Amino acid sequence: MKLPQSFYSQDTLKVAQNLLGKFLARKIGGKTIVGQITETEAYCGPNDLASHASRGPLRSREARRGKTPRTELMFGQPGFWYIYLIYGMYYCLNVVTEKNEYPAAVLIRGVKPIAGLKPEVKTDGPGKLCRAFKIDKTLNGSPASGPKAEMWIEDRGVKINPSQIKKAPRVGVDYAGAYKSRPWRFFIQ
DNA sequence: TTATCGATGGTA
DNA sequence: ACCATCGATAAA
Repeated sequence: MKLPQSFYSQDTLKVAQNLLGKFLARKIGGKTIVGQITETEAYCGPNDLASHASRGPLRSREARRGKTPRTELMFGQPGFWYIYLIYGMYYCLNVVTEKNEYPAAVLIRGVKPIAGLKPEVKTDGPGKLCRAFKIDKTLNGSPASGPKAEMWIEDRGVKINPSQIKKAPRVGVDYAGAYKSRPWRFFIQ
């Protein structure tokens, strides 16, 4: 079943772990691409210095909160896709979590190819996964649940034992001070 | 095997 | 100037 919006309105660390083993599905051009989620990262609220929603002193009060044109989706309703361009050439896929006005999201870093992909296509990194699923900013802000979602996440009944979930610091956030070593990256196998 | 580095463009 | 990345290349 397609995960409902209520799934995403929980604590971000919980959502990030509960997404492991679920299935990312994208309908495009009459076919559906599917991958099983193997790796996620949690970005938790306005105080998380690794998050786009936390930025240094900026001019406007809104910007000081981290709310900018790019990041405002993170401050919105849970269960919507937040997609941004990184390093000028790759996209990263996140799903917004928790409450409206509370900036938090889960970055989907890797999936295992299940359907609609050639076997040689790599999906084991946030940029590679977006390339394989043809994800770009046209999906930014679109819903991850509901009947009109073009991309969503399904529960197919796979249970992940909590002891199988590995934790590690998040990738590429050395600038994040005390938050750089938080074990908010989750993966299986 | 690990380490380093360039590509590339939006963001602030 | 800085990056929530990747792939090529070099060193070991």
